[in-house]
Amino acid sequence: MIRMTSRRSDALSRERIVDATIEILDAAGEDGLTLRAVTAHLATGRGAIYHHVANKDELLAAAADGVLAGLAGDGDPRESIRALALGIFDAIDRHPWVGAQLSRDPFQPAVRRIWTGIGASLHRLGLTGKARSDAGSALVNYVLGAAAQHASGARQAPDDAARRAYLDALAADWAEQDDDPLARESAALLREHDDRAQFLAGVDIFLAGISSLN
Amino acid sequence: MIRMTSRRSDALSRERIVDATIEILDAAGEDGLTLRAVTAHLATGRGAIYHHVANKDELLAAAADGVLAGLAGDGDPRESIRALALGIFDAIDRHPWVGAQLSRDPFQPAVRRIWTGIGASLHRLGLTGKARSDAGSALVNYVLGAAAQHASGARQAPDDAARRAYLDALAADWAEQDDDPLARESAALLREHDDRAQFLAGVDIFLAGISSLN
DNA sequence: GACACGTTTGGACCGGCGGTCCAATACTCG
DNA sequence: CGAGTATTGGACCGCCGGTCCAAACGTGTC
Repeated sequence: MIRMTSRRSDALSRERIVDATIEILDAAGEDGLTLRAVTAHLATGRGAIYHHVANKDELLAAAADGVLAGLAGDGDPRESIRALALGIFDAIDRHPWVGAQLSRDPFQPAVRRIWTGIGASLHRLGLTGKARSDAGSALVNYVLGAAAQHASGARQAPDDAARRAYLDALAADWAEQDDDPLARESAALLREHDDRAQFLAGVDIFLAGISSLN
Repeated sequence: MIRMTSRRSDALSRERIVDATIEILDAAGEDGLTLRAVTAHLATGRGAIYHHVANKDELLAAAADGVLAGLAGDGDPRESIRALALGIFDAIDRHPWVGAQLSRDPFQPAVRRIWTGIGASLHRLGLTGKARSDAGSALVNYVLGAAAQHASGARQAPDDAARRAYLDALAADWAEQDDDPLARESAALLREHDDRAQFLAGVDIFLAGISSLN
């Protein structure tokens, strides 16, 4: 007879371990996640968790999938793509470590979740064949790229000082191309932009490109 | 008097260290890069390199910037954007570790190089103000996202077996949406696609989106 | 009710990592 | 040629992920 139930009342479980992992990542960031911290948080020994999780990579992938679990979108396909993309962006804003994790492995559950959601919306848009896989690839890669950049930006420059210095330098690079005041203006805009709005503008550029190629 | 020359004939230099780093990364991948490996490759002790490089992160950033150093594009702006994007893609194909590195920190020199190049082309396309920074952000994020996914895909599934299994599963997800044979076809296409061509198709979707919004 | 047996636990242990430190070295300049 | 300094390289530190196994624990049996 196969026994599925635990043999202890205070049993560890994969779910409890993943929840603890998410808490630690949120509190201490990716560098703060150590298996020692996880086991300490669970008040157990380090050998115990290897009965439930293969290694640290699997733990990270499971945590990322947990954070993105609730995402979905119905109704108008364009709106549903926007909603999905914003859902990912906001989740990463709350849990910046997810941004880096999504770039780490294209074959992990969380990334597959994104592909599936975007693929379904594109299908409802009427795309098939190469057009659908090209459009899906473009959108998924844009979303994942923007997510990773936004997340690591937030991690690297939580204070605005370094961020402003960098954007000033970039603005100078751009302005150097010529002396057009308009060029300087667009460079200066980089300093003031709202990441979330800019992210959505990017989604709209891709949606417009998909429509015009169709 | 300020002494700029080295005091030894066989002097270590930042350039020699970065070159050794690139060689090790190409040969052994990101996990194979240890400061111990670098110093062994240079036949020196581990303390020596800290006079030339602050830490491992700086070494990685310098290595990535070295690989992307030669990129540029003149002439027709659209062609120059395609050439720049393909140049990045091909560089990452040769040096997969660059893909992950670019996602790690938006403020590193290599990423700024990409921003500058794309910004210049968009300027020649006649974009200014918000349109230019939105378009730049979208394109940079797409390129970096695709680069990271392509690179880690190559790293995770160098044999085709796991890759095909994953794409089959994704195809099943997509096909599940309905029983349309066309839907199945587009899912099946995922299995056979050429990453490089699909990457370029994404750039073209973006360029079409820019034109139609303009 | 007790006992035997498979499952789960947790802490000791391992090799290897990034980074620091400082005596010894190898050079340049006066 | 000697003084003084920039550079070197190996010992050392604390910490990491992962392995291992004796002890603790529940369950099912008799």
